[in-house]
Amino acid sequence: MAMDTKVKVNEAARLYAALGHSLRLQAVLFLASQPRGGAYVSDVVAYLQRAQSTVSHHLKVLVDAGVLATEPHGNWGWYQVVPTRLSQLSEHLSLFGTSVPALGARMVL
Amino acid sequence: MAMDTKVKVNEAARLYAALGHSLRLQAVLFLASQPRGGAYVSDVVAYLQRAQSTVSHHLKVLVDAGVLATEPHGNWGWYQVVPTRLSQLSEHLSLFGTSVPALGARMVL
DNA sequence: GTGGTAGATCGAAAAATGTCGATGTATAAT
DNA sequence: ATTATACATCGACATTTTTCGATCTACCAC
Repeated sequence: MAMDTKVKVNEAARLYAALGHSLRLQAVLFLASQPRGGAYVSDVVAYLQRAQSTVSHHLKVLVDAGVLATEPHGNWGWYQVVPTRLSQLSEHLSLFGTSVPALGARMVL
Repeated sequence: MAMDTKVKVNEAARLYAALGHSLRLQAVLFLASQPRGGAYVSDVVAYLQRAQSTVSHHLKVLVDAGVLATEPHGNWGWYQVVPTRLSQLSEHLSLFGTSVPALGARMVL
């Protein structure tokens, strides 16, 4: 395997690993299903029912993997899915019988 | 989120987690690129250059996640990719610049 | 300014995962 | 039957990940 290919494999493994935790996958699905296209940390905390520091940690993992983008809105931390990064996910989501509402619109390219 | 949906999320997270390790992702790509459609454990050991027990462990993780199927061939353990499980992967593989040879044939449906 | 709030970061403890050598098990060859 | 081979499983240790409470930082309201 070529050297630069191995780099890409490592990066891909990191992407998969980021999604390979139940809480993080739930967070991504939650954010992707938001009508406004994203949500604040506190919303995710309420949804996942975990300590705020725990949620912040998981969101950071997702941002580092390029799955999420974040941007400060005053005092609130706004998080949203990076669509290009999720075009890889879109195929897979058909696995879930009931599709996530409002997901298709932004995810299909 | 519905109860049974959460079950599916957990299962999906397990699938992602299985692919979320460099060695395991390399193993999957290696097996998928085999002209014969699969390989023996010893081949994977030679490819990954890790202890046999380590490779066996990772292959087991992939089998448990449904990514690989295994079947004893006499004394040898034959492993191959489960195509349906990888139709989810196919989109993603476009991420790797150079495509894996012989992969398209079996993976595109 | 002061005080309050949202969230990031730190530090520590618990849990899960990765790794290997050693051993076990089954098949194949002689 | 004995021996050799391929692989799975076990046991132990090292590393990484997960989780939380506590603290720190930045912004906002007053």
